[in-house]
Amino acid sequence: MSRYNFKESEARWQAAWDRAGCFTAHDTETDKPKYYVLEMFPYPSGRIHMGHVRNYTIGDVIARYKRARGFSVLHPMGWDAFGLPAENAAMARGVPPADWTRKNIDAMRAQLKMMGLSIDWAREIATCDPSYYKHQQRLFLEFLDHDLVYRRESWVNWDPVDRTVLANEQVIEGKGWRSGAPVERRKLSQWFFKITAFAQELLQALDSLDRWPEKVRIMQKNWIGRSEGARVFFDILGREAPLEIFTTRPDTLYGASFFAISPHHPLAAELAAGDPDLAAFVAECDRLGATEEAIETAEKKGYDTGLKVAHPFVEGRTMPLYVANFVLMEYGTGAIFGCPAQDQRDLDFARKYDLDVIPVVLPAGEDAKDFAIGDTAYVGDGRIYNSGFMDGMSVAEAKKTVIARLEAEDIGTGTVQYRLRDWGLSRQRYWGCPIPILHCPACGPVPVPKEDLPVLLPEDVSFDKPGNPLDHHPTWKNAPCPSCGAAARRDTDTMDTFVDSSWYFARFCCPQDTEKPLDPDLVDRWMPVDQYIGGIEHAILHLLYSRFFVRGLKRFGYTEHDEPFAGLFTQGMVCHETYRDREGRWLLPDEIDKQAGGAVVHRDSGAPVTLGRSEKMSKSKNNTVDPESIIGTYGADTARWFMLSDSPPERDMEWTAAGIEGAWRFIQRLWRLIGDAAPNLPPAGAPLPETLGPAALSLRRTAHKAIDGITRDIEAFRFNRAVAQVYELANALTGFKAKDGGDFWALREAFEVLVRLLTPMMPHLGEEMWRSLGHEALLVTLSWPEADPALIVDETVTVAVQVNGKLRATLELPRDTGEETARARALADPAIQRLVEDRAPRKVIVVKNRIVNVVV
RNA sequence: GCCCCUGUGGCGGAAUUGGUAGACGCGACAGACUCAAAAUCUGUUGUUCGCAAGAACGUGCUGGUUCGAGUCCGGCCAGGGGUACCA
Repeated sequence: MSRYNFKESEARWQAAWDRAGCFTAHDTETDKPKYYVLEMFPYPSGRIHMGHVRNYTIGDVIARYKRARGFSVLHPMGWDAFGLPAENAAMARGVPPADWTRKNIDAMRAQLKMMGLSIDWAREIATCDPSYYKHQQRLFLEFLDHDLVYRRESWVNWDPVDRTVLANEQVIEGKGWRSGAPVERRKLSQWFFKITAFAQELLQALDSLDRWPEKVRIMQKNWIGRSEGARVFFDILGREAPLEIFTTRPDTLYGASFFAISPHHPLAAELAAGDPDLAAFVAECDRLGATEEAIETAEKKGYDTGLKVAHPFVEGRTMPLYVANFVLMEYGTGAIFGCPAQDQRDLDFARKYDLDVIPVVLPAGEDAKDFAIGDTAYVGDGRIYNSGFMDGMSVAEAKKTVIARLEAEDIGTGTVQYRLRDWGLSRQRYWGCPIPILHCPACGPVPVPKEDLPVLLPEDVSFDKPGNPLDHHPTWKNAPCPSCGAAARRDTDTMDTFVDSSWYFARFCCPQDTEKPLDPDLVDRWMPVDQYIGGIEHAILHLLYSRFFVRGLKRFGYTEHDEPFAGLFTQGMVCHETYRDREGRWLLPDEIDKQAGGAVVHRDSGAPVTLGRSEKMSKSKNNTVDPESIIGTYGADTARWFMLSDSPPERDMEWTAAGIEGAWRFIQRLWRLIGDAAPNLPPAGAPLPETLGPAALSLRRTAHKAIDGITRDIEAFRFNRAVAQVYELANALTGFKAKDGGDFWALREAFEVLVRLLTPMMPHLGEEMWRSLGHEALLVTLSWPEADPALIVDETVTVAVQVNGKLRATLELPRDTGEETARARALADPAIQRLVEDRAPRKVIVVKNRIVNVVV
């Protein structure tokens, strides 16, 4: 028996599938239910990594399984091809981003094809292709037409040396990653999608996404962050304009002891103009960085403006107004009042600046006379006191009452506030979809007429000068105003790449349509995506933006659906041990050698190597394993099989050399098993013999239980368990000694079941084994096996017998034995009698087919 | 900081969703085959005590609910993801 030759076999079956057009998605195949499987499309970084292998293996199992279940399947692939890395490569190596990207796409397509994925490659799209982004520009204009895009000023990280805007990840400890110069904050006019217009809808519809992980829905819910509260106007002594604040705790208004505004509040800017110390404080806040994380983890600091705010309900009471580093301009009104007794952050601030702490909520069971706040604010419910007209009310009552009072006096209103902010889409970058807008000195921003699209991204650009190449391109930005004909200039910003990925899934339904972005008939033929698969890191932004975008598409008449993804699965990361040499350099897994005694050394030098814990595969830790080299050494099926083994797909998995070798050995074992058995089997399609011996019957039970179990496991994304059951069936086949015709019949049945169950996971080996069993048809075209219900339940069950909750014996009982009989059998068991002795059981709990617990 | 998730043998993990903890795989050990090795096959393998029968302990820590907790509840600890310009 020769070894399984995966190289020859994998290429041959891939060609056979291709010839037969097995994976073409048919727009007109409407006699079958449709099923749209989609994995998040890759960024074309140059080579696929193990995360891709995991992602696309999972999706391919689902796609192949659903085809076998009789669905008309759409399983496409494309490229998230715009983005920063192409520009970084251009600057580092002088390669034009377009060339770099296209070369990467070609390389990665070839690698993905090696995996034997059941993809309809005719639908391939790349977001950097004008045939894609042309339609995206049109969609942008439709968002604009429907008042879902607007322009306003907002802040960016500015690198004064590179004269460029920096992404948050490019700001390291307040400095530009390339220049090392301290980053400044600048205000630029930018375009925004009005996602907040859908805040309530996006929140509410989460409840309908019952095939999404609960955790993702919770994260989105928290991100949208609906809160009910009040906007209140306060008078600032000696100033005309009142201060507007937002609070979720208007019931604690009597406990207010200070006010704080954001460093970016217009009032802060006005005051800073005449106050150098305040200007310095604002500058210090800016140096913190723009991320929420930096702001929230920084020490809370304030600057007393000297202004006093009047309390609306307490005659003569005034409170200081601070500029504070923890107040966000983007949330609410950029101004708050502080009630230290009932809010921990306010309390910390009050203690630091020695401000009053006036408790206004009395916890149940406390006495108003001696209840005091120490270092912990009281944020729970209770009775309102020290609060004039609200005294004696619950928190909820007080909120209602005070809002009514504020509204009656015309100094505030009850409002709903969302944490969600509008989606800024302008990027001061070259390698992205151009924003189809012209800026005319007379007419202002004017949309490029739809018939003039696409606005092509010029490819003759240079990265020699700092700044955005579009900005200093000699001719590109000059164009006449479509409205008045005057000389205008193009918007030199490009779109956030999240825009590209917010509708690609719909474009896969009609990728060849040159006329319009989307064909409503085809979109509704395939949408929504029935199963979307990708990393948990996209749980909020990408998925929320896509949900927003599809709501826009619905408004413009492109689809009837609100939601892009009916089912979502979030896979875990691929991790690997890390290795460092004595100098602390990270070593590749290929560079080390594990010796028998457990020592780890450098393969070439023999120098000792420190073994680090397992971490996500990354270039920076050098703990990557190259999929192409794995597939070249062991084959695609081995890589796919190991990806699905062991770790549940939603959890992080650990890539190990031992694991991939184990998968390789199993494939060889299957190959030997079928090679040894096949010549002795009855011909394919032989009828079921009239009588079967106990061995044959038992093997049939094992096989049919495997069908039942593996089917459920694939449906539930428990691939690791499906793999375990394939092992169990293979083990049963290994140990089976056929003696008569019935045994051989059962053996053929079990082999056929095994092959058909493993083929979504190892499709090439599946086809090869299917042929060994004497079949001509492509396995990939066959339907999924059905389990015989009579063969999947056992006649007897093992029931555990406990005494006081501890296992003391087991009983073999006929399935569904009655409670009385089970109890009697348990009490009659010698081991139980010995333990119970002559004590009368106080209680006997019987759970049918499971357990008898004797309590003495 | 905030939001979300995860934690079970030497290792990856399983546990019918509150009912026999450790399926299956890896590793290790022992045996068979071999001149030998590799490959393969068979067996053992949570820890401790015991010749054995068996017993005690055991699901990050800690407290609780229950006849019964890996599973439910409270409080911690550790690791990971997100934190709005990485994708």
